[in-house]
Amino acid sequence: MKIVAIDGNSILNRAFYGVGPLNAPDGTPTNGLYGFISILNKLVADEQPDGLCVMFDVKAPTFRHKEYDQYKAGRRPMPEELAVQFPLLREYLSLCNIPCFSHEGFEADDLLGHISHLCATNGHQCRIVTGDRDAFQLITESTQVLHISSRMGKTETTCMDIAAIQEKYGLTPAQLIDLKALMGDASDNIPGVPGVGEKTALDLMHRFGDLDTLYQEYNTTDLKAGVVKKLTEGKDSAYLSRSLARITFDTPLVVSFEEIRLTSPEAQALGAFYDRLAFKKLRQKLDSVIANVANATDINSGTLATSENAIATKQTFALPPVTVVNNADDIVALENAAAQFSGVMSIAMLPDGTAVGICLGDTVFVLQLQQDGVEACLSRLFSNESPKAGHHIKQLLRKWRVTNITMDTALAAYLLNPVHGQYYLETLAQEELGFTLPPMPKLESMFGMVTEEALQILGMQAAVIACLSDIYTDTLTKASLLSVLRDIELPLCNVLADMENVGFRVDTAALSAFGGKLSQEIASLEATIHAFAGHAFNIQSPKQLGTVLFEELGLPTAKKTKTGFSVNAEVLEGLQHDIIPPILQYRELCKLKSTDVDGLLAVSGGDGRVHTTFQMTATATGRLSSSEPNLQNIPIRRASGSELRRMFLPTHPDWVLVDCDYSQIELRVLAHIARDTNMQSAFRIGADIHSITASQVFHVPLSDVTPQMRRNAKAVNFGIVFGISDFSLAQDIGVTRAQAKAYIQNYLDNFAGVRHYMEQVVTQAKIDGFVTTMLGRRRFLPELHAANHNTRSFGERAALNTPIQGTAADIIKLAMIAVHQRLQKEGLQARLILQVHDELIVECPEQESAHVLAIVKQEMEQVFPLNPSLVAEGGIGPNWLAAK
DNA sequence: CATGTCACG
DNA sequence: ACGTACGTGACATGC
Repeated sequence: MKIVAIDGNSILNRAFYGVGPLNAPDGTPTNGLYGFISILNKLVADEQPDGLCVMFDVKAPTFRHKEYDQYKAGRRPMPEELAVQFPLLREYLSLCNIPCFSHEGFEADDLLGHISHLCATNGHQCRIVTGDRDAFQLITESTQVLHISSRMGKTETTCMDIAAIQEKYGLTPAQLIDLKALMGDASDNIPGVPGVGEKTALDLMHRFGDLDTLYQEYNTTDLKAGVVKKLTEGKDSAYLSRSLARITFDTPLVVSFEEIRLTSPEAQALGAFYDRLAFKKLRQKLDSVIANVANATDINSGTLATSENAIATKQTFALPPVTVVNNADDIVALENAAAQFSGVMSIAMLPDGTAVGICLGDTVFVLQLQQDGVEACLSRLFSNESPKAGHHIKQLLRKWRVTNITMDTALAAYLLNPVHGQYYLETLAQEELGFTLPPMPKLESMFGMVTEEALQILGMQAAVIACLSDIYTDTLTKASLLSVLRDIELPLCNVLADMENVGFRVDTAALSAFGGKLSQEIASLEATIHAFAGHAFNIQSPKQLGTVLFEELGLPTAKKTKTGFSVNAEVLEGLQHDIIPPILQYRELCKLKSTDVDGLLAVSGGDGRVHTTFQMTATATGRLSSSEPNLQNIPIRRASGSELRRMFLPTHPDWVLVDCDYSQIELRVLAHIARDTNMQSAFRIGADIHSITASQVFHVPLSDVTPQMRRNAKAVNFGIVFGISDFSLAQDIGVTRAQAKAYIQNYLDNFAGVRHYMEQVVTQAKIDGFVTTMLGRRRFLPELHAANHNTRSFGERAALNTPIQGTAADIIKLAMIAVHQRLQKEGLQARLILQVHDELIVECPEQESAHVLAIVKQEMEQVFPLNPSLVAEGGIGPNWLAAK
């Protein structure tokens, strides 16, 4: 048998801090319970255990408190919001027929130890599920710990076995007890040996193996005097700590394997429970399970699958009938159905665009383009009055004009949680509908033929989109995100589809020539570097380069990475040797050659143009990203790189590029959001903002601001937007940490509104669990409740930065929509071809250019009123470099 | 497939 | 005691 035993307190605790706010209709917090259920369902699906039980702590003091009255002293009391979820969890587990155990005088850990021991003596496999590392000591050949952690808001499960412990600590599981006896545990208030931390404790354990040997031998070795003293004074504490840290197997608990055997939940009562707590998704899933149980009994002659989740993944979706359009009559039938249909027309398309699935309520049609009459039919349908939904609808828009789009399920899922990164229809169907959508077979394996299977799946996709469309309209409305979808993202799809289709012309001949020149320079630099080293080696390999620099040439090492010494540009610049400058240049040129020159040539089609793809669901803040090729990171800062920009050209010889970028949009947004009157008036003066900042924080007249002062002020301005730390600022501008701290203090004294904003936004984010931009886009920040200091700090910086970066992203998206519309309305040939976060690039005939620049500038500045107002500046030129 | 490095805003 | 700014994508190396 395989038994899974869960540490109920630990997992509910993890779930509570890992899941954003969630409440039952009566206000009872339910986030922890919801997270617990998610973890449990995943666990059952992944592990497929035969038996399952949950262990809880009891409030009463344990044998450890009797031994040491300070045990777990100083712990913050459990928040009320969490405490009320324990009875709910027990109720849930009871409805699922999952037994719970607890025993006065013992902790959940001890009960877990007990069951793992019981499993071992009966020849069963045991999996302990906990978020607590203390349980690692229980690991044996037959017991593994599934460690649940949350990183960046995602729960991760790591299976720890003997080998994993060896790798992580270099110790056996049993040795972890003595390790803790030495280093203690702040969270349990186990003292350990005062003054001995993790490093020293690990070192001692590696040398002596266990506590007893250590105390027998430590006086006779060459340990540092300080450590010996600490060990002597801390001996009693160490032994006390060991007995506190050791999990006992010896609890008077009686468990039979029969009673923990996994069975079906009490479906009816569980459904009512979900309704009471408004767990809609779980309720839907349960309903489909119940529907399926009837089928399952037929097939399996009464043998039911065990958990909710296990059954749910086996059920079949109630799919509307799919008609694969074969002839003119089918097309007529489709057009008639569409004419009578008043709901949302849901559209799915194969990646190569050769077939389309259309869901009209309870019927689905699938059409292949090669068939007569289909193109014309689709063209009519897509441009009719009906509201329409799709998934990544921009792909459809690259091929078709589509009117009245009201939903894109990928964009909806992204807006609801923009940190996921991947929004596959299959995943959404599983999560939202409990429906397993079969994956679309790869097109290349289909030899250009569309198989019947692919067509059926395409029809299913359209049906899934229809169902998700309803759900998301509702969910987005509740999260106040529907307007972000309808007013920003959906209109932007049209703009981006046009931009991608137009592409950007590149001078491929000049690019090739440039590549050749680079190759020559690279070869010459390579020879120089190898001569300095005395032998040939791969300069691109950080490992080999490290060996040459730090071992063979004996240069001083500065920073380490996980795998060796860091050899990045920053480190290299700090080294004094003639080999260094050529290495830096070699790197720069290689990067340029492989990523940009070769990369661009590789993706430029026969038309001498590159067609980037804008990713609308890639960033946590609402920005776009660009890929294949990424045109948002084409070099500009160095001379060698900006050469490249000369090779980006307008489509026709008598056309030009118009380039317009926002001036300091993020700082302006900050000044606005923070309502910092001082910063607002600084912008109103209209002079250079960094100089004004310098003048104010260094208390000198504007005319006396030195370039150095301006540079530092600029760094602080940037730092503020990112969520500054004195350490990083110090490193950035090369002053001491104390000085950096003083700069920041001074800055925030001067810009009181900014200080207030920084405090307020983090506080509010901790309450809400998310931050929003001015236009309502949101980002959840579960990191804010992380126990880990670094993770939490990251959350705080993201809470500061996201409203600023995200608002700027919203604004330029609105500007793109406005510019696109205006250019069309005025009947100009000008067209948008690129966006680089705060910059728009348009190409147009030379005669139009002055007017076009004026239009673009005006639309960018006036699309969103801000105090201080937005300012955009632009240029016109025969290539990208000249236009900027 | 993870890691290091480096390009951009 | 820790580790250090926000947000991306592409490439080369090496397991």
